[in-house]
Formats: sequence, C-alpha cells, structure tokens
Amino acid sequence: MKGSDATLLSFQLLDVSYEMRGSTPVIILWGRGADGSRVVVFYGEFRPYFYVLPDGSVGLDQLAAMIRRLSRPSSPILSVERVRRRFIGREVEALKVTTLVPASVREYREAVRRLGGVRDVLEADIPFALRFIIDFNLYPMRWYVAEVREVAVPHGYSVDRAYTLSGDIREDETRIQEDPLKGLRVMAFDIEVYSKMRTPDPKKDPVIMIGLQQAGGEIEILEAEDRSDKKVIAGFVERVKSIDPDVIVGYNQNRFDWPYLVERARVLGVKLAVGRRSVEPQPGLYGHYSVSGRLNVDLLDFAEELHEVKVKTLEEVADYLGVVKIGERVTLEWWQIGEYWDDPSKREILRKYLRDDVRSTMGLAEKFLPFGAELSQVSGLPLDQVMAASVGFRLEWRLIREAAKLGELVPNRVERSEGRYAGAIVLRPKPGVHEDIAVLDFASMYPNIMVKYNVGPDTLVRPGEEYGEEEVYTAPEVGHKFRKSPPGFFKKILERFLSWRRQIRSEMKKHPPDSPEYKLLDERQKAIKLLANASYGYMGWPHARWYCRECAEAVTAWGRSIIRTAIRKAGELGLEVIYGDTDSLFVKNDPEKVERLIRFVEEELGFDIKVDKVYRRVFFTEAKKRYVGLTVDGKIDVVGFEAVRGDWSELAKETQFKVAEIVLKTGSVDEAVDYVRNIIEKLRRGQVDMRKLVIWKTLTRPPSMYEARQPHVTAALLMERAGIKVEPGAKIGYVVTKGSGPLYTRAKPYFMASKEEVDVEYYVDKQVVPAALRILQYFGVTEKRLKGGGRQSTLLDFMRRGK
DNA sequence: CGATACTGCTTACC
DNA sequence: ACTGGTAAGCAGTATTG
Repeated sequence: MKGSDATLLSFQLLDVSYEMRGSTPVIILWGRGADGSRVVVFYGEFRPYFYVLPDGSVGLDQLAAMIRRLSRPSSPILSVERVRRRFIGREVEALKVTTLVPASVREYREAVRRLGGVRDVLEADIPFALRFIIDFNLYPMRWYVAEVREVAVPHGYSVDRAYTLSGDIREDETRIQEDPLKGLRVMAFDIEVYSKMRTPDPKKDPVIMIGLQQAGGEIEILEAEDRSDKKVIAGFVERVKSIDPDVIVGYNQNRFDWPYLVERARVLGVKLAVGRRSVEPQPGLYGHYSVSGRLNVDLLDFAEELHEVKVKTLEEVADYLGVVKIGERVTLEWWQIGEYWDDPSKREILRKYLRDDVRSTMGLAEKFLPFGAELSQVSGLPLDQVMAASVGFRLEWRLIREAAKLGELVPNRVERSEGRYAGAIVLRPKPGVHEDIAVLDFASMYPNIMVKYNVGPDTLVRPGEEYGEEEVYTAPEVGHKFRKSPPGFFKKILERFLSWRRQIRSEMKKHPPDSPEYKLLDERQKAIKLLANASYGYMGWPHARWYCRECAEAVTAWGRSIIRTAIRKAGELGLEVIYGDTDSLFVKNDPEKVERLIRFVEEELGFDIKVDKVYRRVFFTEAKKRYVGLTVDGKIDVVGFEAVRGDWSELAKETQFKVAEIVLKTGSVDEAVDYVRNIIEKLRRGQVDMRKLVIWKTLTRPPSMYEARQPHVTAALLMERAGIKVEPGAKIGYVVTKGSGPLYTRAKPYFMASKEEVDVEYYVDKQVVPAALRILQYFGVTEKRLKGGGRQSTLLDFMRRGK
C-alpha cells in the first residue's frame, strides 16, 4: 500500500457508478487524471435517501417514529430527520429518510406509502450514483480538484490509480474552456454476424468478424476460423483491454452488437470483460448498455436527431455528413454477409465492407462527440446516457439538479391522461410565387415568454388563491394567472440558460469560426439552447415531473397574442405578410418597414425578432407548412413538401426538387415539364435504379397489431414470414409490384422483389406525377401534359414554347 | 353497379 | 419517447346517379 497522506487530485469526471462492499455501498467516480492516468475515486460515506411529505393528519415526530419501526436489518434505516424544503414553490416540512442499501429504497418507499399520515414519498426513484453527482454538484466531462488519499487498486479494476475521497471536491475553474475530449482514448467497433436472409440467432450464428479502431490508429479485423468464433470474441476482449478506451463508439450497438455479443459470449463460455471492472456490459437507463468505467456511446442516438436523413443506416448518415461517401465505399446488405463469408473470392470484399463501417463509425464520432460532451456537461447526464435519453429527460435531469440546489423537492412522475390544449397559429399562405421575401423569426419565443411572464407550476395561481390584478400576469384567452414575484423555478433556470448562452456567444466572437475554441463554444451554446427550447414542450408532457398543462397552455396563448400583434403592426406599416407559423413571419423585404417592425416588436412587445433569411423567390400552394424558396445565396429550401418527406420514393422526391429548382431559378415551367416527362420516359424504359423506387415507412407497432391494412405492414409481415425480425421503430422499405388488387396486396420488401415485378405505372401515377404536379399544377400544368405520350404533346410543347 | 364523397387510420413534417 | 397544428395517402364505407 502506498502512502495514505491526503493529496489534491485533478481529474476529469467521466462516469459514476457504485458497488456494494458487503452491505455498504461505495460510490465509484471514473476519471482521467491530469497526468493522463486513468483513475477511480471511491467514496464510501454516501447513503441512499428519500423524502416523506406528511399530509398533516399525524404529527411529524410520530410519523418519523412509525418510519423508524419499518427498519429491517438487511438495510437499516439510519436516520429520519425533519427538514425544511420547498415543494412546487411552497414551504413544506418533510422527513428525510436515510438507509444503507440503495436497492432497498424501492421497498421502503412502498412500505412508507402505506403508512397513515403520508401525502407522498419523493425522490425515491433517483438512481444512487446519479444522486451522488447531483448532491455533490458534479457534472460529467468537467474537471475537478479533489482532496484524496491514494489506495491500492482493488482486484478486478483495470485503472492506473485508485483513491478515496477524503475532503473537498470542487470544479477546476482553469479548465472550463478546455476541450473535454482532448486526450481521451476513443475506440470504434463493429461486428459482422453470419446470416443469410434471416435475422441471426446468437445461439447458433457466429460473429465472423469484428472490426475495431483506436482514434488515430489502424483499423484491425479479427476473423473467425470458418464458423468458429470463440477466438474472435476472446480476441476482441483482449484488444479492448489493451487499447483501454475511455469512450467506445459504435452504430446501433445498444440494440444489436452488445446484446448479441453478450448472448454469444454466454453460449461460447467466454467472459465478455470489456469494462474497467470485470463485469460484462449490462442494460442500463434509456436502453443503453453500460460498460463499466468506459463511456459506451451509440452514434445512432445522435443520428436520430439528424432530421434531414430519413433512413438512418450508417452508410446514409456517414454519406450525408461527408464522412465516407457511399460511392467511395463497399455497400452490402446484412443478409448478404453469410454469402460473402462462405465464398472465399468474396471474403475480401466483406473485409473492406467492415473496414468502411469502422471508418464511418469513427468519422461520425468525430462529428458527434463534441456536442455529446457539451450536452453531458450541461444536462449532468454521463455521455453514454445523455444521447440515449430523450429531450424531456435531458432537461429533467438538469431540473432535478437545480431543484436540489434550491431546496426544492422533486415531484414524482405520475400517470396522467389529460385533454389537449390549443397550440400556435399558422397563417394561411398567399399561394403563388413571391419575390424578395424576408423571413422574420422570434428568437426563442417560448422560453422568453416563460421568463417574461414568470410561467411555471410554482408561480401558477391555483384555485382558491387570491391575488390582486397588479400582482399577477394573466394569459390572454385562457386566463391563467402567474405571480409576478418571486421569480419561479423555470424563470430562474431559463434566465441562467439564456444569459449563459449570451455570454458564450459573445466569447465566440473572439475566435475565428474555424478555430477549435469557436467550435467548442458553439457546441456548448447549442446544448444550452436545446434544453432551453425544450422547456415549453416539457411542461406540456404528461410524463414530466414538473408537468403543468396550464403553463403550457398560457405560453401558447401569449405566443398567439404576440404574433397577432406583430401581424397587425405589419399591416399598419403597409408591410404585406405572406405567411407565418408559430414564431415566424414572411413579409415583403422592404428594409425600412421591416426595420420598423423589428423595433416595434423589440421595444413595444419586449421580444427579440430578427431577419432569419431572405428569399429571392418563394412559392406557396394553398397548404400550410409547405413552401419552396430560393435564398439570396442561390440555395433551394424545400419545406414540408414530398421532396423532404421520408415516405416518398427517392425518384418522386428528386423529381419534385428539380421541378422546384427549375421553376424558381429559371421561371420556365416548360423546362420543368420536359424534365418530368423525361423522368417518366426513363422510368417506363426501365432505366431507373430500383433503389430509387423504394418507399420507407416506420413500423409503429408489431405488424399484427394494425387494424388498417397498409403496404408497409404487408411488407413487414412478409419479412417476418421469411424469418426476419421486425420491431416497432423499424423502417420498412417496400416497392409496389404489378397486379390488380389494392396497394397493400402488392407491396413487397424491396429486397424480395425483382425489377421486373415492379409496377412502373404506380410510380408514374402515384409518385412522380403527383409530386411534380403539387408544384406545377399551380402553373396550369395537367396530369395529361406530364404523362401524355409521344408526338402529340411534343407538338403541344412546341406550340406552347412558341407563343 | 360503378363513380365519387367522406371518414378513419396512419405517418410524417413544421 | 417534449407540444399542438397540419397535410396527405390508402382502405373502407356511404352516397348517389
């Protein structure tokens, strides 16, 4: 054992967990020392606890005594204290119950709930390890200085040094601007599993290849011998241990690679000890897999937020981000892997394919992790969980932290089935082509409404409470009232977010936009913005702990009133409003009038509004939420139309985009018509790649659970019958084949249909033509003109052109 | 009896 | 699995000439 004098340790907090030593829990902080060592800091003094809110029918001391009597020897109740806290803004007196074993909290909660005199049990569902970093105000990815004593690295831990926390731990202010990922070891991996046209089964189908790469290093491939994969998995475990990554990245590994490897390792009798403690990966919160001491990050979670990419395969996402272009890599489908493995002449292609996947994964990590790291240190959730968690939970964890700091008790999650409420205004657009249009956008309208009117569950005036008119803000239309003071929970947090973001944005101006400093700050301000913008939707989410329907309803009511006022003012200024949605207004780009409108909104309404972009031309149909615009820098924006929807064939989307581009850029309808006719001709001649005919739709439930018959459900059923597992959330790609019945009888998974089977006329009539007509119809183009064959309409075209 | 209008279910996007 | 508002396709049924 080394010396046990207290020293100061500077380390970056990466993850937190706990272990039981006998019946005592010990918190484990996983980190990286300033000297590059990998460290753990133990803390054995922290204990699980929860709060009991009395209903007043029983004296507090009597209630405390009743709770003490519930104590069981396996996890004794260590203390029951009277504490003063706040609950939804009101002062309360509560009991804080502390016990020993984290897992026992759940049982105590139930037992306490059954006691008389208990209004509610609070904070019994905060996981113990998170509870610790919340109470000690520690944020993952940030640097801390801690007073520690070094101890021997316990058996089973693979870290350089171990310590116990012996005193203070506080943030290292000197490292706030530092790139949290600098110096971290990142490893990408991907596995290939033997399968031929059916979902592989870990009980019999081997893991034939595993590819891995340490950032900056070479891609390595481990291969099975024939179908025997025991050495592959054992070899993988060895490589992970020797690389010793802090971050493990993959693509969809939480749903595929890890569960498969865990099960396969079990079947083969290999210990999948890839963590820094000798335990195998385990399912954790939000469907993520937890690898002890390492941050297991599934990059698919980031891709889910890339709304521009509809089918989120690794290939598509890497292509979109310019990481690895599809044309410059090997593409295979999962069901071909068995074939490429069995055929020795194709095996090299399979290797290349795996390399390209690993390369793409590492490339995505470089793109995504900086934001993940910032979101982690803004939300307080460890990097491996923060992207797996939905937006609502990310915000909620930060709210829980703020509550702890403010002495606010955290409300429980409760089941609710509440009615709907009115949302934002969408204006009816003026159809047609408009020249020179400015798009005005309110900056963070809803968060600013919440701040300005002190909206929140704690400031809401509840039935029976009386306040003077001048003491409250009253929401228009709905009449909900909010106390003007003191500042509420959400107001305080949002103000901090908004000023923090302002400060970062001004700091950004000191750095060139391509500098690492600028990028880091940009990711940070984006993370803050994400949480701030989620706050309105969060209050209207029935699962939210701080759910407040009236608050959400009031926010949208104020929003409607504000935009209506702005529209009225525009009218008074003689500024034509073409369209508007929620917090945006499309107006004629008359700089002087626009400037006066902006000033009015800022000075009279007290909200920030700015020109977000200017369109040289913008086209609307009668439909709301749909338009195409040509920006001043020559870019085509398509909003809402088929061209940006994931459930139309690539061919139809491409055609519509081209039509929009031709019409907006050249103004020539004839040219657009020719373009469409040409596409139809190619389609009929069989010159269109079948992949462009695939239609993708999300399966939202098991195929058998649908009441309405639909093409993508038929395709999913066909896949199931072929032994391919389809689960809710899966994107089903199908093509429509020839035949006479309803569509759903003619849909087939795209990989089960041949080109000859495809019903080309369906794609003409129901895909290409409607998508093109959506725009061209407005210019008087008919279906006939797009579809009409040969000479006659060529002649017609000729005559039209001549006029 | 077939065409058309309407409704419900479903998905996706703003 | 953050909100409400909106468009739209297909299946199935009602309406109607």
